[in-house]
Amino acid sequence: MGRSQTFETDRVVRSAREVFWRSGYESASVPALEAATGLNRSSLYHAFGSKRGLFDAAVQSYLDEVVRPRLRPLVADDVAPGALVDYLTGLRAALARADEVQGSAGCLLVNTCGSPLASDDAVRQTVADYRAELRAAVRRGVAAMRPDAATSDVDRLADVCTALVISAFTLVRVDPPAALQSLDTAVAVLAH
Amino acid sequence: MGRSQTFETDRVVRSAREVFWRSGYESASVPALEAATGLNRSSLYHAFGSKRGLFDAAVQSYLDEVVRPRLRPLVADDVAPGALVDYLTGLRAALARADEVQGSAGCLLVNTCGSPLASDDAVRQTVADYRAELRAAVRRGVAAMRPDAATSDVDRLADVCTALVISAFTLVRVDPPAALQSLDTAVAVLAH
DNA sequence: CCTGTTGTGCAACGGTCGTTACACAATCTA
DNA sequence: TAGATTGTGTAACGACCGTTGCACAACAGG
Repeated sequence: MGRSQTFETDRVVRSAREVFWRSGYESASVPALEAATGLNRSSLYHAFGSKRGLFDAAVQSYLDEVVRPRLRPLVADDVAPGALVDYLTGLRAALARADEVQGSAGCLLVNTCGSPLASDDAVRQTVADYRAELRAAVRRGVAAMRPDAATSDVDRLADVCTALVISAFTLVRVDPPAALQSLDTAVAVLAH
Repeated sequence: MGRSQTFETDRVVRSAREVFWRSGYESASVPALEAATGLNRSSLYHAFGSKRGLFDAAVQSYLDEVVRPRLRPLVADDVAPGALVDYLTGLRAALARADEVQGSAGCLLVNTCGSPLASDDAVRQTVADYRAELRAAVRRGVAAMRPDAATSDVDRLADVCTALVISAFTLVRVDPPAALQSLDTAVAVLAH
């Protein structure tokens, strides 16, 4: 079968993900990706085909290792009443850490919304799916918190909460206090 | 005094603004700016110093000609009770028009949040100020609608409304129905 | 061991980026 | 009108972009 590769794909994708996350797709240069992954362009292109291919792998990795683990308690078979507030406070803590990726760069997928890459149909679909997944998870959290609420109220609360989360992701790079405030408001709305 | 310029600065800035709005700062190429404005690079650089200088002028133009006219009823001396709902429905109508800039590109400033330009302190400040201006206007709208509400409730409603608007701007490029839904939710929250 | 296949390193590709130098045209003041 | 000053056009700059070809190294199967 020939020579076997000397690197772990997951580790490489994770490193590249960090670069895309911080810089955005367009501004993540191939030299920067080489430096972060420790691989030569030759190996990157051989393994992922193109910069875009590496980005797609990074997005999948982001969904699997960053987004979904945090949403897990909200998509479990039975959702705890406080699961949504836990999610919001956990996210708040993550966004407050300016030294970590999430705190300084927000959300990889939300960031691509304003990028030229948002013209790509596949990327659009991915981000739209991500939003729907987030919205569905939040809705389950609301329902668990308010078992007796009317469906329309649950939906409205879910929409509000989801928007507050997306707004926090959007703002965190530019106005961190406003982003945290957004999540605090989500908790306040739920407590009310 | 020397030769006088043959173009109207406002018109040129407006054309450039459209390009930055649609493409984002990084992907708005100088040739594209030349084509849109009808000016040679030489004239652009002479008048604005750099691509960044032209962008700054475009942002000011955006604030003065796009953002503030729409917010005007909310920052007037006396605010009508329905001013905020009018703002939201007007914005909804604008975002629904996919053939217009606003409908297909959202908000010039929100779009820069995810861009590498968001690392620039001046840009960060501009966007943060914009958000604060929007938030203050929305708050006045809420207060006019609910004259007897407690301050904390007005603040919370303002935060929710502002986040729903920002979320709509963020999403409109990727998931237009979700963006419109976000604004509908804002109206619903206020009606409740 | 030999052969075929696959991963890695080096170097260069054509293209585009934002910016600038310089010559010329045009319009001001004196 | 003379001269200084300012706007416009042409052409090129060096730097960087993502991508590719090619030679070589390493491991698979027989």
